[in-house]
Amino acid sequence: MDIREIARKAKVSTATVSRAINRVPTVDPQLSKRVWKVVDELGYYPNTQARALVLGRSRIFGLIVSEITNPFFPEIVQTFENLAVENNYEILLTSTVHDPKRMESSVRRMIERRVDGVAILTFGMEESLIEHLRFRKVPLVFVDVGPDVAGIANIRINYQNGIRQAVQHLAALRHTRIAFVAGPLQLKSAMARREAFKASMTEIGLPPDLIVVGDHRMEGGMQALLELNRLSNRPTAVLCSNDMTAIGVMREAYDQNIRIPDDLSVVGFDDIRLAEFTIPPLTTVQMSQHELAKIAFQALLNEVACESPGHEHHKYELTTSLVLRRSTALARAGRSLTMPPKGGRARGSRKTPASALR
Amino acid sequence: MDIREIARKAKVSTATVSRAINRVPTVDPQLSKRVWKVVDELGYYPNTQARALVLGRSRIFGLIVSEITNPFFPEIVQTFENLAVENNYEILLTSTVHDPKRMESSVRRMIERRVDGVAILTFGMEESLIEHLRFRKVPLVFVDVGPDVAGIANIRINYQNGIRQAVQHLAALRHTRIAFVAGPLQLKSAMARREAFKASMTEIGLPPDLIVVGDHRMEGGMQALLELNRLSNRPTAVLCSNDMTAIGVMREAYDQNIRIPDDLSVVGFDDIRLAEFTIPPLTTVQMSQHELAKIAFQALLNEVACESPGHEHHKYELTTSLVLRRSTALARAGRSLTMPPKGGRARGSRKTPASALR
DNA sequence: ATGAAAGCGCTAACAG
DNA sequence: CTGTTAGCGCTTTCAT
Repeated sequence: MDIREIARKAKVSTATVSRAINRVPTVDPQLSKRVWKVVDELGYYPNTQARALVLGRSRIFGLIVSEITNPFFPEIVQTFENLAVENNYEILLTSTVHDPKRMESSVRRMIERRVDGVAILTFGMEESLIEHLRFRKVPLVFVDVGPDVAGIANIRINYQNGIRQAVQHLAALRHTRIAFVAGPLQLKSAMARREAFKASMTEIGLPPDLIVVGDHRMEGGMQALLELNRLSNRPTAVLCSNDMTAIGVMREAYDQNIRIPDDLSVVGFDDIRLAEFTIPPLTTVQMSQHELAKIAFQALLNEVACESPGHEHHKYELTTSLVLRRSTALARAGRSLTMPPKGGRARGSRKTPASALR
Repeated sequence: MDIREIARKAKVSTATVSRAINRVPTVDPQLSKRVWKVVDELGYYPNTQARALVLGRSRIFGLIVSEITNPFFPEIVQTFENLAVENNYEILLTSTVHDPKRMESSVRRMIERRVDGVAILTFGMEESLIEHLRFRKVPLVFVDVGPDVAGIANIRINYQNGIRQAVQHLAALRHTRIAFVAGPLQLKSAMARREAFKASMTEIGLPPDLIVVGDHRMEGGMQALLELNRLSNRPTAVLCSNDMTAIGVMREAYDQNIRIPDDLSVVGFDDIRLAEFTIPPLTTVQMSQHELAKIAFQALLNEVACESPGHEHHKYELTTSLVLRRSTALARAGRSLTMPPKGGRARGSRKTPASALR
């Protein structure tokens, strides 16, 4: 079933069918109605491939994320998809799993499908691949880590803001030994977070020396706490490069009977939905997934609309800020991290969490 | 840049370029090399749209899930995507968020893009939409809930197996007041789980009367425990229709100082990755996301390969089974759910979890 | 306002 | 083994 069949049954030309379907205003209402009637009766759906071929625009956006299984991303994908359907776009999703081969094949596939633009939320990617895209003038939107050239929109993230708040919150709670569990350092975003931590600590005269590196996954968080506990000078608070890491830290703490927040304060980063449901609920730095997705999509839309005339303000920014929940508390003076409580206490009598300070 | 340009520069016909690119064996190695050289030099990527148009096959599969933000699905999407790239397929993802409008638009878009098949993992969908797909002879794969007709593959899930194990595990731990937090009952999968629970309880002579309905999300789990606690005859164990619900239940328990598993045993369903990292780690019924995705993809591949000759065994099955972790324990004789422990105890001295029985 | 026809980039007969 | 050519289904001039 194709446009010709519709034309035949409606006794008009294919051009008219095309016009009617695309709601070209000049077409006679009579004819238009006739066409639509046949279309509905036969259940005709135009072939997007053919349309894309002639139009030269596919109405497909590529979306590259680093790991769809990291709860940070599904929210983004959902928002992105919502916007896509609203705007009659399709989205081609790739979860690279940090695999360079995967990134490469993903870029190739997107070029082959002639996407109208791609949003790269992978926080780190080969220059050469980007070159491929740029070479074909595919509009690009980066988070954090795009080259600073025309035709590429960059969404800068203000990590410093949220991380400073987190550090100062901890310091206000009288923590002085504050550790940081970093993410994989080849990720620019992880690097940026670590630097923000260092700066924030230095700023208030605390040595940023308790840094251990994780992998932005729960396993890495568990491992990290293990390492931290081997230190002679154990931290009383730990700030994590993302929420998954924090969940791992809390899980390991549970295994070791380290109570949170009583014995150890922990702060995450990202504010994934789950953060509200961890035990205890996680104090974390919010980086709105919804906002991020919205900005990324809008940026893409702008890029494709602009079509390269006077380049608009291809700069976007997202800020971060601390959200207080119940995983932080006042540092206990002179208390060693893993020493069991003198007289055991039921959970019911746990110390007031810092959130009571709000 | 198109195939003609390559042909010109390689001094061959477009047909030869096409053959070389598609590795037709009959083409002269000399020419082939010449073609590939030009292709690589110019960075030529064939236009998939045009190819799809003439081939009549898009090499795109649709994947419809109910909520990408439910951690059950990202794993499936990842596996599905892995298989897709391996087999040179693209995937068009839709997360319906249980919105009928969304399902409809998603089906429309998939038809317009001429997908080669679609996997519906949404556990419940309008008949009429399915009819649209069937009408166009789009190969379909369902989980749970497909009509039993030719051209539609069904993946049946054996809920009974895992749920029976869960119920019997709880019963063996001397629980007699076992509650069930169901999912949204318009979902066939949620319905099936509830029925399996009822059957399993009845089987061992326990009344399946403590049933409350949630929404398969964490909020619903919290709400459910609240309801359960209003009952005069409170449960000592609760089986949840999915893991997110269980996480909600545990979170509410935390708020109410109900200790898990000491005061309340909880069992989930799905075995999402997170289940290993909850506090305490969640005993749950496993329904392998990886297997499910593999089966679904393979089924799709079969359907499109078959092309409707002697219909193969378009039946697939996935079984479920209990995995023991630390969220269940022996029922305490005659203990009321929320009564605080007589002499408070530190977490360190908590009761041996059921997992020690393994 | 409508129709005839060219062409988007590719593949596959068919002919040589 | 290679080239010529006719479409795949659609949009869009260009006439009418």
